[in-house]
Amino acid sequence: MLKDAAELVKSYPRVPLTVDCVILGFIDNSLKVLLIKSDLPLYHGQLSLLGDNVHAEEDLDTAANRVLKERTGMANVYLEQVHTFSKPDRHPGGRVVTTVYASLLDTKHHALLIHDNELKWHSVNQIQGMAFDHKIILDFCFQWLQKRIQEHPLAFNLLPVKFSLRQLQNVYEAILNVKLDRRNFRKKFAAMGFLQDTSEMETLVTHRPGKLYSFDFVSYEQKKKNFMGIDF
Amino acid sequence: MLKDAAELVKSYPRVPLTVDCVILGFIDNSLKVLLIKSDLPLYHGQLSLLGDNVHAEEDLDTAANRVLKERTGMANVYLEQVHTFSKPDRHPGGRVVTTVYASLLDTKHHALLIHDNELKWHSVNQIQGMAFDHKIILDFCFQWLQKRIQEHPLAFNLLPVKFSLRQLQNVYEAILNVKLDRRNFRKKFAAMGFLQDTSEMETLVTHRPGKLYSFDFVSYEQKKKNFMGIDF
DNA sequence: GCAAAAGTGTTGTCCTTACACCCATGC
DNA sequence: GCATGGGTGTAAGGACAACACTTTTGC
Repeated sequence: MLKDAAELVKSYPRVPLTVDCVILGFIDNSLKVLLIKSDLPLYHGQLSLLGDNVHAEEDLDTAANRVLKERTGMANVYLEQVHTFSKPDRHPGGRVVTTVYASLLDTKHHALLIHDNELKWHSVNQIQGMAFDHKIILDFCFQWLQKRIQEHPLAFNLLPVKFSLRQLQNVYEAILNVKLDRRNFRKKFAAMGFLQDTSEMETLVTHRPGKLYSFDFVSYEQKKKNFMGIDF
Repeated sequence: MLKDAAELVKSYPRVPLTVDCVILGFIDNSLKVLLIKSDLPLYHGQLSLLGDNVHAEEDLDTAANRVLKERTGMANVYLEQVHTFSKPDRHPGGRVVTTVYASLLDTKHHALLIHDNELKWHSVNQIQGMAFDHKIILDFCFQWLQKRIQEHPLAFNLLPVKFSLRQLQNVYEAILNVKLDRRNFRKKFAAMGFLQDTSEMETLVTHRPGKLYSFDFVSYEQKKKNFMGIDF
């Protein structure tokens, strides 16, 4: 019976699979994405997401983590599957289906260890052309992030373990493109109860230093709600 | 240069791709899913999602729509990509990567035209074993639906074009597994302003008939908000 | 007239918003 | 001492939750 199953699978057309990582970080109060110059002569000089083909017996999560490691040297980074893109003409070399992962990381904590293909941070809102359909993918991920960051504590993956409330607010303001009231923002997060006071302060600032907090993931996991109400 | 790209793609391992459709409907105040008996002898008698391999130059959305049409006879159904599953051992016949789509439809309006493989509706919360990793996939889609229905007007895809407020409330109560106050529910939807009074009434009910409403998708698209607030 | 569900309003509570003053630090 | 941003409280308005009675229909 296993043979039946194997026969069946053998009859299926086979498709080259890739993963692409949209690696987001936060520098100078703006959202950045790690991009390389494309390997392909066809896209010479154009910017490209960090991607690679999926190995023979590798699952997609593993492949995404591997790509991240190979391209940047970073490990232990927050990664989430976003969407699979499959337009038959999205790759000039023939049909390639790609599953896209978003990676959010603290640029201070995870230093770039590799600089092949001119790997660099680019401001998300200033990117013009990109290779393949990567601009479409990037835009998709940005919208995904805007939605996701409002309902999930993703912002903390973009910040150091210890951060000030101002840094946190900067993340939300930059990503959601809104201005928030500093006092209400503070109250909101205080009420949630997920911020731990580290009893440390900012240093190297030219004004009154703020307290540094850390996010209590454990208590978040325990307290997070289920039914939130119908709202659209 | 196109040759370079084609050479590159040629070097990638190739993987059989499938789509699986989690086709959800609402009957007798409970959420149902359309399942078949598996084709594979190995899974003889076990329930399976509606899936098929992806054709050579077909994109995934197209494949999902095709599967739906082939298996049920239905077209023009709400379909959304949910996730791609890729564990190397998820299929007994060897590696198969599957992209899962959720389909929400009105069981009254879309009659089943095909009954191959004992295609039937099953109550989502009473399903025991399934072929492959399909139970995991179904659970994933159910959680996806619970979240998604609270922030997107998906419920209307499960109902006839004209529906009573009671029917609408039943959808939310069944899917979210909560009891809602009838008066507050009514007020909430009245305040949204997306329900159009059709000036028709329920018929064939053994009690006072309720008004029938339709959902105004156009005004929803115009009015839907962007920034909703940070809430997790 | 009885059963069953539709339709309707009010009140209290909580959450959200708007807004202004003093404080700590670097220069 | 001045510039910069940190830290705090309060009042008004809006959203949400809790709750009971009357109405319409089928039988």
